[in-house]
Amino acid sequence: MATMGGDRRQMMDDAAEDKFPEGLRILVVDDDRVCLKVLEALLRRCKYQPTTVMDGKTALRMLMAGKQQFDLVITDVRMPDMDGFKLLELIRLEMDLPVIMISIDCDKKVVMKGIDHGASDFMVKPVCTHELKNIWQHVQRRRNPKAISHISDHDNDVQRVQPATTNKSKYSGNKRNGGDDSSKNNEGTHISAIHRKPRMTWTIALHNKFLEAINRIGLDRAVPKKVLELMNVDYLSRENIASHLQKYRLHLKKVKSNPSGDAYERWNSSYNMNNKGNFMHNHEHGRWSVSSGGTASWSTNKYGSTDHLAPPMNIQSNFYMGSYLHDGRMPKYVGELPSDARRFTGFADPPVSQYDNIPNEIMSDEFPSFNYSNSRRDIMRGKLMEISKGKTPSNLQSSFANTTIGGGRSLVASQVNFPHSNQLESYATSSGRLPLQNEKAPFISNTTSMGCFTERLAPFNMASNISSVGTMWNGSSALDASRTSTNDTHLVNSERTTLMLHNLQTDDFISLTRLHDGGDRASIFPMQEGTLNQQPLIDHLNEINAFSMDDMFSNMHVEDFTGDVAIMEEA
DNA sequence: GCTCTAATAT
DNA sequence: AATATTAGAG
Repeated sequence: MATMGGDRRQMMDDAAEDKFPEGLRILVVDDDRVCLKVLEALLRRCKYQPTTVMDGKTALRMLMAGKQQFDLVITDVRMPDMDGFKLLELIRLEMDLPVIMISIDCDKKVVMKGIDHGASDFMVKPVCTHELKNIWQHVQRRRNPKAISHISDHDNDVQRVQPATTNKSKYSGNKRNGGDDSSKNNEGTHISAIHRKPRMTWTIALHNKFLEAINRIGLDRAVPKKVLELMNVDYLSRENIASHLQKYRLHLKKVKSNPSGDAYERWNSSYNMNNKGNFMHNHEHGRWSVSSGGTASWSTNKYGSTDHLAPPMNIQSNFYMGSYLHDGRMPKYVGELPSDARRFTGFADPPVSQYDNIPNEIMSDEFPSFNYSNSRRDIMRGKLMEISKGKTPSNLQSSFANTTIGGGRSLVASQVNFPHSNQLESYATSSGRLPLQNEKAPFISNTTSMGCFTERLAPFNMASNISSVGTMWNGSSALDASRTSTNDTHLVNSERTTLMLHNLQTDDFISLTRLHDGGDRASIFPMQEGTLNQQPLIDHLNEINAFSMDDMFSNMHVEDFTGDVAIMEEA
């Protein structure tokens, strides 16, 4: 099929062919206008082709939009909004592009941090022509992987397996940005921002589906291929399943070795061990109990950790309610919550995905059909995956195809726009600190998780809408004595919950959240049952203030966040 | 040549 | 930590 998923990232001007490194397209990011100008001039002097922007967000937008191709990025470290490290991280996640950091700060730690995070180079201001002259080497290096493996080859620790033959994996099909092309890109070609393959995200819904498949097949006989078939989610690959299965088995093993783990541990032996202290209604016990927040349990069933999974009696789907508000108005829309653990560094953290940081306009730019509707997002995810796999995106409708597993329709709660004040509240992280490098959460937050719906699914039928109960949570749990700080206490009170739910059910909720694909299936029943503890707002604010809210939210006011969350991002 | 899975990379 | 890739073996 001649689809060329690969062709997308094509070509660059043949014009520059011979003159490399002349004309190397460099994106320069610095909030300091003067520095920016100076850098620009210097780069020009070196015959490069600089493009300057004053903030990371814009830089990212440009990179992601792909309207312009770049070969290298030079970014200042200290910048409001999104600092160089965050930018670096996001770039690294999404594309293969050398990033050079510059800073006035020559503190070893800072430099180290930059390098450790993948910066190709770190320069101290003021930068001079001399230093810029050879930055093309970083571009060249990417083009020639051997250059790197050579270096490591010197170590007799022949551990690293990065032989030049790498490009010939059996999976050549979905190979990361077609490593073999590199050989043909030879001389004089721009490397340009080559997007990485999108990462798939195991949402709780997907995980549940995965579990369902495993249960049907039987843990022993469950192999990637079978699971894949059963799950019937078009954008998943066997490799995706294999990876997840590996992780799952590892988890089971762990649980098995520690069968006496306390309830807390059990519940949290899930996707995200970081989420603590969230409430979840546990039907099993008929009352509110602590559970891992925003994450799904690995279905450690009530039969304990056995070699074979018993029917999933405790599968829980969690949905959250995102937030950002609009004059205290109600949800502009609701959508499914990418309840994926990685998106939450803590219960109240905004869901973070590589693309969460990218303004919707970018998505819109790239994908005309992209809009805020939740289902739409899921579809886009599928499309992106397909594209990344070199497939011709199937028609959107296919994304809604029912799976063989369940047919029930359901309502999925999720992202809601919240009143402004909530932004702050919801930003406290369970760890009481700002999202760090690894927690990609620069200016993100189109959405903030405000609470969660939990749902219990009937055994063997994840698609059915049985006994589902939703509630907002408040992270402060009396049951969770292990929590170390109060930072994970979130501002979600029952009144709001009520209000939200009310609106959800009377507004666009239904029409917007009906999912038929591998998406989450759940019906929501607003319940006041758990009037979780309510810590005074002021407490929360105080805690939050300690985190330098400016950094975290400076962006939130820039535009109207939609609360949409892209799950996958393209490569 | 395809699949699985442990090991490793990112 | 979560996913992706690779290496080897079947």
